[in-house]
Amino acid sequence: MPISSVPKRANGQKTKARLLRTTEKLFASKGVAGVTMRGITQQAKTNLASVNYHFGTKEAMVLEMIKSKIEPINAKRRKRLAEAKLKYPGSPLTTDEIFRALIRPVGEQVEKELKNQTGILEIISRSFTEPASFLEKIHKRFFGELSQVFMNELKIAHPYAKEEDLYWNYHFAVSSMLGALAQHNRIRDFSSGRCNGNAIQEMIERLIIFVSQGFEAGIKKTQ
Amino acid sequence: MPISSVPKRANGQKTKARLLRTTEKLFASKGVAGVTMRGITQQAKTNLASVNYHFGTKEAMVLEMIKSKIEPINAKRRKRLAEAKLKYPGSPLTTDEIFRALIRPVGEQVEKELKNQTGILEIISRSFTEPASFLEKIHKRFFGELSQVFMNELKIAHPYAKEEDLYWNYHFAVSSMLGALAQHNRIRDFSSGRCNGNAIQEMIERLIIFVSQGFEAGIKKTQ
DNA sequence: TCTTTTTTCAAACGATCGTTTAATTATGGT
DNA sequence: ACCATAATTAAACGATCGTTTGAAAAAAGA
Repeated sequence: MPISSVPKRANGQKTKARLLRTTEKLFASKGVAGVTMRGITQQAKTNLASVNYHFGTKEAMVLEMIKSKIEPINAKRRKRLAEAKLKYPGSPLTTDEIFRALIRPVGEQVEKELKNQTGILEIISRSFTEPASFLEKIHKRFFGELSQVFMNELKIAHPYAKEEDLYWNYHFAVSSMLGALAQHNRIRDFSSGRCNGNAIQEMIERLIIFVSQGFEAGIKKTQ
Repeated sequence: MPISSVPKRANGQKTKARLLRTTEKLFASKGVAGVTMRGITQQAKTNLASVNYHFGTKEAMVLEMIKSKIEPINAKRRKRLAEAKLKYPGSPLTTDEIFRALIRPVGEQVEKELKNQTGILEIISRSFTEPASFLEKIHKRFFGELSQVFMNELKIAHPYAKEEDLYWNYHFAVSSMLGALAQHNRIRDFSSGRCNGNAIQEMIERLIIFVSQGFEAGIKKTQ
């Protein structure tokens, strides 16, 4: 059973891709629980057993879908960080340059997906509202080493700050980013229509300011 | 079937309370999905049907449990806000005074529960990792009007700020608070043990600074 | 073409879930 | 003590879930 081997036939790949796309749509609108084997295979016009054939388990399929959405963003994050460092070689980055590299790629991905019905934002939202064990897998798999890279950069940018302060406030910054993105569609109701959660670019730029200044205030205690 | 009527017998109240306490423990450790009728009634040493008898549905029981945990905190929040206003009558509150009233009561509740195995922090965490429909119910029911109260205070404190800015950054502040509280146990791993997610008071005070300064930076654009 | 491998398919499996029913027991008011 | 009501109980119901099976169909290599 070539579940994890590289398929060599064409048709198998097509239904596999079709399953991933359908998973994305269903996950975005209803989360893991909403992704039922029967619902997915029906919408993807394939057989119930094809999910287990191509992915092993349902969870593996969902994780692969999430991976395909997040990894390009993470690659862009690293690239932006590297580019920013190249601009003024030798001198440390500013706080908001670092968080721009972390947050903007999300916004750009959202803009790219504007024509689609679903996108990364819904994936992030739904990922937040999942059983803890699932959420933990996502975090360790897709945020683990990336966080270390950004933490290192923050350490360089604030050489005299206490490590403890840096960790705490980076944790706040990431929690804020994820929380705000996950709940982006709540602001419309809450503000009685005054603010629009779909004005993504505006939200992203505001978020960068909020997070950067919160971060700096948190480490300024010492020094 | 007096499902929603006021019970008049003593024993019924006891199993009802026992069910609520057991729901709290199970929900805190495994979320709504982990709260199974059979698991709960077994641990509460009562019959499977007693949940439906006393609460109507499982979800109604969980929501009542959450209500019993959050409403005391919300009451304290209002009280603190009122007390702060009394201190310097006529003059507006500072940003961090407002957010102190919003955030500190959570920390104090956590401290009160230190002896228990579970508490409000786990409830909040688990509430975040729930199906969106459930999360929405919680938000509208327990955060709706409270948010309006705090928004009003922020408007008074920043009379020249654009309403739009206030809404956006309050939204960020609340998302940050909930996100940080929900993920409080992730910081230990992430910081390789340097920071302790259970040092609640420290986290709360740091969070107030982070959120207040992020908020102020976000509305300072105008003016 | 024949053979081998990959892919699809219908059907069933075993488990778990929340809810309902109907009978029984316990309780409190009169 | 009687009786209406509140509370508990065992058992079944109906639905849905992810996974497995074994055979048929499709595709690729020889």
